[in-house]
This record gives sequence, structure tokens and C-alpha cells, in this order.
Amino acid sequence: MSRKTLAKTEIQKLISSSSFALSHSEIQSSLHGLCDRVTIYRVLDRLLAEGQIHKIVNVDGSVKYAACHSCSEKHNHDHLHFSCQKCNSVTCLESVEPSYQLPMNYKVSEMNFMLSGLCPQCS
Amino acid sequence: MSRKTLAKTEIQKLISSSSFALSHSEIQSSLHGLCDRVTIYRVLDRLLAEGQIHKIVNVDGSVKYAACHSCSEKHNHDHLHFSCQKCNSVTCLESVEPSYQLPMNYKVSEMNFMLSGLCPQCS
DNA sequence: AATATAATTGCAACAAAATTGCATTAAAAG
DNA sequence: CTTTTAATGCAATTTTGTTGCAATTATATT
Repeated sequence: MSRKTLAKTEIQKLISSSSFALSHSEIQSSLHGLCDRVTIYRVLDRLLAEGQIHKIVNVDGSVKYAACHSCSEKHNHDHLHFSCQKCNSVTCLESVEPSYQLPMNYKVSEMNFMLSGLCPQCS
Repeated sequence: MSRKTLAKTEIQKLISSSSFALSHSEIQSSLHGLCDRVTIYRVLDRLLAEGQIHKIVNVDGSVKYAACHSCSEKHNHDHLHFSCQKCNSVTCLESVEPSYQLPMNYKVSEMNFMLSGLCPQCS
């Protein structure tokens, strides 16, 4: 079983109180040395495995983490994410779920829909 | 102007003859020491800038490159990509273009639609 | 065909991001 | 309180990508 530790509590608090998705290094600098870099990676893995957060991979390959909101019952991460090239924020557009028609016999288990450009504040 | 060199020719040949998207390291091992690692990065940058190939970022953040097919006129990379967790192949589903309704005032310049699961051959 | 020019390359060094092994620490169950 | 085992810190390593610079070479010019 996954244990409740200071690092985990603080990291989860940080992610769920942020309106933007956070990167590992952003989390690290917010924690001010509370724990090791490696611990952050491991806590993030645990939070992912427990479905508390989800992982967002930007168009450039950089990774960010965001809180899961409507994922308590069914784990749906089929919403769109938007990355602003100016203010560098990555946000979940939870209400925007792209539709597409997949050819026969594909089985989907993960997805990552990512757009990049200018957010309303920056455009 | 971009020059025609052995490295560039071979890398482009490799990518366009492959039915799957290729990673930097896959390209490197296919080239059997024809050129340096750094040269591969730089050739890929040039091919991207010229619109000969496009960059695909997988759900796990790993990067692959695929030939552009219907991009000669307009550069549309709004099609779906699929990554198979079993055979590890990443393919372009060029005919599948997800549709979505973005809220006001977002300006899109790049996109990456990625699905992961089991491909028809593996499921 | 020889020369000039600037793009391309190789190499070494560097940097960022992520992983692994292992000894130590500390939740939490009994 | 003691035991068990998950979690942590630290050092080392790996992977991925970048940068500076001198040497090379594709290609335009004479």
C-alpha cells in the first residue's frame, strides 16, 4: 500500500492547488529542498498510479503534471491540453474532448491531445 | 540554402522508406556510423524546417520522426498518431483528423494527437 | 577547372531529464 | 513497543539533446 508521507502530501497539494500543469523542476523549486529530486519522481509515479494526477506531454516533449478532477470514477484523459508559447502555461481544457473515428481493431489505453499556440490572455 | 549531403540523403531515405516513425537512436543504429550523433540531430532539424518530415511526441514523451506525405502544399499535421505498446511501432493515421471545439481566443500553431494501446496486428 | 564562400560535419564538452542500486529511515500494522 | 516493508537520500549512471569551434565539403562564381 502507498503510504502517506510529507513529500507526497506536499506534492499533491501543490499540484491540485495550481491552475496550470507543473513540471518536475517547477515542483522541485516550489518545494525548497523539502525532499530529493528522485523522491519527486517517485512520488509523481505513485500519484499517477493511484490516479490522483495525470501526465501531460507537450508538443516539444516536455512533461507536466496536473490534478485529476473528474477522474474519481472513470479515468478519462481524453480532454484537450493547451500550451501557451508566450506565458508557457499548460492548461487542461477538461470540457473539450476531441472526437475521431479510429479504424477497426485498434485498442486505446492512453491518449495525449496537445495544442500549442497563444492562450486567451496572451493573444 | 540547405545542401544535399550524404547524411541528409540517407536519413531522408531511411525515414521515407519506413512504415513506422523512427527515433533518433533508431536512425543512428540504422546508419551504422555513417555520421555523428550530432549530425543526425542537425539533419533532422533541417528536414523539419524544410517540411520533409514531422516530429511526433509519444504519450511517454519519446520523440519520433515520420515522412510528410500530404504536406507538400499545406503543412497539416492535425492527424492522429498511434503507438503500439506491444510492437512499439508508431504510425501516422493520416486519414484520421480529430475534431474539437476550442473556446474563444485561442490561437493554435502546433498540435500533437497521440493515442497509445494495441495496433490491429497485436490485438 | 580552379577558386571563393558559406553550409555542414566531427569532436569534445556540456546540460537537462530521468533511472538505478543500496543503505538508511520511518509509516503503520500487529 | 516491535516488526515489517514502503519510502527516502545519495551517488552514480544513462539517455537525450545542445553548443562552440576547427576542419571539411557542397555549390556558386569567376
